Amino acid sequence: MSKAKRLLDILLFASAKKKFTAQEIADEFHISVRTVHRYILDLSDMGLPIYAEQGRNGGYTVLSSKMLPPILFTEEEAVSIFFAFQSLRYYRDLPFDAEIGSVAQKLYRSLQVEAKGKVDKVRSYIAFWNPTRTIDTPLLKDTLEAAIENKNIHMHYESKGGTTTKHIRPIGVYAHDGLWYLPAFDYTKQKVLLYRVDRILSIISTEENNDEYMNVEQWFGSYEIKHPVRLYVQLTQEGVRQCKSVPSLEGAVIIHEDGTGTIDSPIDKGEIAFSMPLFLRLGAHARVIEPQELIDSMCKHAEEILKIYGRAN
Amino acid sequence: MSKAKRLLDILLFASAKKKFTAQEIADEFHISVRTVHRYILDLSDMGLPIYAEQGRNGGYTVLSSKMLPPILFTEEEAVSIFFAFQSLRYYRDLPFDAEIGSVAQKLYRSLQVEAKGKVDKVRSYIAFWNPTRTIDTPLLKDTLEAAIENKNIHMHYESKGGTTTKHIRPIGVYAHDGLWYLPAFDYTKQKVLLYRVDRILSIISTEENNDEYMNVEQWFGSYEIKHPVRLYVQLTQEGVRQCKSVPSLEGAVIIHEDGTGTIDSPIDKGEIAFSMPLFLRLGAHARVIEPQELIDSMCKHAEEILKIYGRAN
DNA sequence: TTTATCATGACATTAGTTGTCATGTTTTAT
DNA sequence: ATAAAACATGACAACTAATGTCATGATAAA
Repeated sequence: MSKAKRLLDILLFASAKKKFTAQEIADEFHISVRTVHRYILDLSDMGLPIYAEQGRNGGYTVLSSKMLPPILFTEEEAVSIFFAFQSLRYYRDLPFDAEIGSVAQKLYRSLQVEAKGKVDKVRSYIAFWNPTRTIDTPLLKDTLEAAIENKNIHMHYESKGGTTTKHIRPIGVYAHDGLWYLPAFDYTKQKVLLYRVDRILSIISTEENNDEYMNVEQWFGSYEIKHPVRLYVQLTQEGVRQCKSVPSLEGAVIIHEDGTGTIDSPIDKGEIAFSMPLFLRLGAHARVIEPQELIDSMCKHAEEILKIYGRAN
Repeated sequence: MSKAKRLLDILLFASAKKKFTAQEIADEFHISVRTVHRYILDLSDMGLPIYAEQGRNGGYTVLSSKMLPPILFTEEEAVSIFFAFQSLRYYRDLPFDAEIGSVAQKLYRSLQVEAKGKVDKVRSYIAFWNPTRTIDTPLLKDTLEAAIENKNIHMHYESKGGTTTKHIRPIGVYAHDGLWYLPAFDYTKQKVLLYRVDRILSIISTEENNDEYMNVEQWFGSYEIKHPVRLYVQLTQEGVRQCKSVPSLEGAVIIHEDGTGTIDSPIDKGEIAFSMPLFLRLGAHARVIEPQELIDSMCKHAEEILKIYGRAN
């Protein structure tokens, strides 16, 4: 077996095991201890952060996290990674911030001048715009971690009525329009609710779960309706355009040949309050026919507005 | 010099030069032609797509694009790349689609089982939501290319009034809410306008530019208030909470000791229409005092609502 | 037909790698 | 204090791999 292959095997073995002695490697790969020392010198020269402890109970320790075998990328592939990173640029808080920085550095350094120019151009001529929030989301990383590790959360949360304590089972975390959201099952209210990660004031504790639960992708796909009511709306072209931008309605918009549209879809009763502002904004661009409750709510709101500004009838 | 280093040098030389003879490499690196043949066999075994043409004027040709030297990533760094890719998932049309796929494959294959699990989790528990557009953007790649290469564009464009021909100088391309936009200087109208890439019907021709122009980042930064009007609003606690969630107002909200708040800030006249729906939604939680135009617009809207639903006074 | 290429094999020479042994040093358990 | 378990390093012979030289063949274009 070639030296390169052997070095690679040892690199993988070492970075997986973290702490080991030269003898262990020698036994594992059937080579002499002297050779192991030489190999480790080579790996160290190649940049693997490894250090040795002398004496009894000593041995080698790999500092960094696990390494992948070296990977060959084409220039275009490198550019595509920078392109993807570009899409994260307008987020204020990001997990993997440090890692993304170091990947970018490693790649950029290996590029030839010409390709560096291309990356610079991608960086300055392509953007993924988000509202640049000044809202801090300090608990994003912790929340993500809990979601990924399938852990329940006890947390302090800033609700409409002030600070409350919640006990939830996260489904996942998603970003939209520069904000991070946390769909989760609320044990108190016994249903899935949507939280905003920036409104989480503190995570009190987490607890493991042994069974599998829904993930965000499934959640996006399986919107559960407990108290169905029929939402029936006629839309102008502009109405169609705007409803298409609303996650919960997007799939329900039926577009006619002339560009106008209709929504005729069961929604949960709880969603009425949520969709009211949208139809309020749309005004004549959306004519709600059902449910009556939505119409009443809109009219009440409109009357309130007129009253405040002294135009009440 | 070690064989590995030499092979790497040749890999870089070869993938930069694309076409060459064994003699050229031999001269360049002061090695024998026989060794070059052996090296090329090695590179070919390593997966470099290279082929030879026999006979006079023959030589080697590297098929793929330029290669980067092998890069060592940590597992966490690999995960961060998948995280970034995740943010592109809800876009329908993407440049670098193929490259992103092959990067993902290369990385995923090199991961150990445990890390594969982590990537799978990032993929299923984290999302960057966009309205999943059903609109096709076939010319995205071409438009991007022209923007990156600082080229002017003559194009057929689908405007409100039908198909028109435009002559523009692109500033860049950006994505927002699942759609791609092209801010560009319009030579006919002599000002910067915003185009939608999905409405570009065809690119007729492009022309080089030798001077530098604005890029998207600069353009985002150069937002100026042309017609300032005073926005003066009193907010309840709930009003404060909601205004804090709106990017454009966020910084302008002054919070009082009792939790209520005030907005008193100059905004552009054009923004009135934009902020109307917000204050409409807030109802009694926001009392707009200035500008009158905003109040009128809100009342008009409210009256429209009542009229549509048959509650007009 | 000649020339410029790649392709491959044989073989001596050179360079690099490995194992063995020796000698040190450092740390910890006994 | 001593022994044991670890790393560190050097010397050198034995082994293995890489290289250059030469030879032969194939292919395609001038």
